Amino acid sequence: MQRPLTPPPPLPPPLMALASERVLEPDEVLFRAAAPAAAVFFLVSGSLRLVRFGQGGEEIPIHQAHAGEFFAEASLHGDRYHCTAIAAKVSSVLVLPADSVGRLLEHDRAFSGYWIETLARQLRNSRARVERLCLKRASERVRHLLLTEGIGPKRRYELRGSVKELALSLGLTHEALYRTLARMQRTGELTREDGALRLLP
Amino acid sequence: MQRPLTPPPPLPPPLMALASERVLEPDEVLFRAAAPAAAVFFLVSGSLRLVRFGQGGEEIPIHQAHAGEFFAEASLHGDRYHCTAIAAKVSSVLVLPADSVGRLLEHDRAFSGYWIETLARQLRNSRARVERLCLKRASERVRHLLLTEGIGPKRRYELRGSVKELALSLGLTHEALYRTLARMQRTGELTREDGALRLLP
DNA sequence: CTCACCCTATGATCGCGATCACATACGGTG
DNA sequence: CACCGTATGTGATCGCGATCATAGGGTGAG
Repeated sequence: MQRPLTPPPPLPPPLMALASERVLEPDEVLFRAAAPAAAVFFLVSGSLRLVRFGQGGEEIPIHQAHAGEFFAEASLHGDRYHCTAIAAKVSSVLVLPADSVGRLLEHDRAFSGYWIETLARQLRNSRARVERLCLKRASERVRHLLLTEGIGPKRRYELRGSVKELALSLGLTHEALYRTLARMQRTGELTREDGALRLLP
Repeated sequence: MQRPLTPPPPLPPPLMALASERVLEPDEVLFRAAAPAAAVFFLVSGSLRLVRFGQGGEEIPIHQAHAGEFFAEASLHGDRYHCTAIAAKVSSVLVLPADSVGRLLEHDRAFSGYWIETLARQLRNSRARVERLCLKRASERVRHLLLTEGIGPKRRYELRGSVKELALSLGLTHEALYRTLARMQRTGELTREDGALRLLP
C-alpha cells in the first residue's frame, strides 16, 4: 500500500488565483507535443509520464512527474509543447495559463523570486540526474542516488512508485535494477525496508 | 585549429557593472566543492570542467562549461559550491558576486526576466541531455544529439572541443564514440566535414 | 630538429547490462 | 470464485560498450 500522505507544498496565493483544477484518468492525455503551449502545470496528486515518440512510434520517456512538481514550465518561453503528457494513474493537476503566469512574473517581484528558486531547484535535480546517468555501473548509479537524494546519515531514500519506475529514471531495465539491489543487499551495502532503501557502510 | 571566433552573447549592462574578469591557466582551480558559494560565473572564453570526486578520489565529470555559459548559478540559493571548477585550458571568466546579483534580482525586473530565461534554457538543455543518456545504444545518442542540437534541415552540429569531450558528455568512452561515428559514416547515416557532423536520413 | 604529449583511430578481449523467458504474488473485476 | 493485468523476482543467453593495447599524426616546447 503506497500512501505516503505527504501533501504537496502550497503554491503562492497569486498563482493559486490563476489555477483551475483538472482530474485525469489513467492514460488520459493532458497535452500533445507540438500543440500550442497554453499553460504551465502543477501536479497535485498522482503521476504523469512526459514522453516523446521515436521515429518508430515507440514511447521515449523523458520525465516522470510526481506530486508537488511543476511541469511544462517551458510553456512560458516556447510556443509549443515539446513532449506529450500522459497520466500514469488518476491524477489531479492545476492548470496555470501561460499568459497569466507571464504577466504575474513581470509584475509580482515576490513571485518572480519564487519562480527563480523553482527553476534553480529543478536545474539542480536535472544536473544530478545527468551526473548519475554518466556512471557506467548500475551499483554506482544506485549508490549515487542514495548519496545525493537520501536523507539523514543513513541516506534513507523513500521510493515513490514502483521499482520499475525507479529503474527507468536510472536508465536501467528493471531486471538489471532488481539484480543490482539484490546483490548490494547480499554484500551488505544496502538494506530495504518497506518502501525505502538505506545505505550501510 | 579550433578557432570558431564566435563572440559570447553580451550580458545585460547592470550585470556587467558587477563583473570582474579573471583569467585561469590550464588545471587552475576556480572554486572547490564545499567552499562558501561567493559568486556566479560567466565563461567568456576557454572551457572548464565541473567535477566532483568519488570515494576513491577519482574525478566524476558533472558538466563541461563552454564559452557563453553561466555556471555555478546555484550560488544564488545555496551557501556552498557542490562541485569543483577546473580550467581545461586558458580561460577567461567573469566573476559575479552572489550577493550583488541577488540584490539585482530583487530590484531589477528586466534582469530577473533575463535570469528566468537563462535558467529555463539551461533546464531545457539539461533535460534533453537526460533524455539522451537514457537511450541505450551509442548510435541512438548521436542521432538524438543531432536531432535536438543540430541546426537546419540537415541537422548540422558543430562540435565544440574534441571528440573525446563529446564522448564524455554523451556518457560514452571515446573509443566507443569513434567507432560509432565511423560505423554511421560507413552506413551513410552521417557525414563529417571539418569540425561538424551532419545527418543524411 | 627532437621530444613529449595528446587527440585520433582501430584491434582484441571481457564483462555488464539488455533481452528473452518464466514463476510467483498481489490487486482489482466480473 | 476464476480471471486478468501488473509488479516482483530470477535464470540463461547475447550483444554492445568498456577496457586494454597499439599506432599514426599534429602541436608546442626546448
